[in-house]
Amino acid sequence: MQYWLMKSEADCYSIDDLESDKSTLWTGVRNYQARNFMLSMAVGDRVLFYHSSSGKETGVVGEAEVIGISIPDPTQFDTKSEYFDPKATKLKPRWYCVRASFIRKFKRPVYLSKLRQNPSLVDFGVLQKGSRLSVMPVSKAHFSLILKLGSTHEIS
DNA sequence: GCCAACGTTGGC
DNA sequence: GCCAACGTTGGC
Repeated sequence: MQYWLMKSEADCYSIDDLESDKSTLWTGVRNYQARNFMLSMAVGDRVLFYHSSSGKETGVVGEAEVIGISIPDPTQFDTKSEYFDPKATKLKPRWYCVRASFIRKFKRPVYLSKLRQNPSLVDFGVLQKGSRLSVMPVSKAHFSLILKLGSTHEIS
């Protein structure tokens, strides 16, 4: 089993949206490296759900699970979508998406500031300078630690 | 809204 | 294949 982190802007698609939807196609990834990571996902892989660019809520907010491997991202063919890609064709799709299902929303989000405070997370991908990847692998140790941080009631 | 740190595009 | 210009991400 592999572990991942996937980012979404809370205004765009939040952990609450995923909870009410139960599962979602993770569309809109338009970065080759992120796409390649999605292509290597398998059913059962675990995902940290990260809210980016959302002010005080920036951080890991919950956990999801991959329940469907990559398929061509339908939004690349949709001329009305903001993710439409004129260079993509049905025969040669450029972008792919997995299906992820809701597992849990953290009692308390693990904010960026909190992540940075933890010495064990110095090499955590999200904390690397200039990291803009919206999909990235996470080590099992980091994944477990963040789940633990997310299930405490401690005030940070 | 600013801006650093990227990634992508396209002319050559 | 180089690289300048441009676009995007995302923390602040």
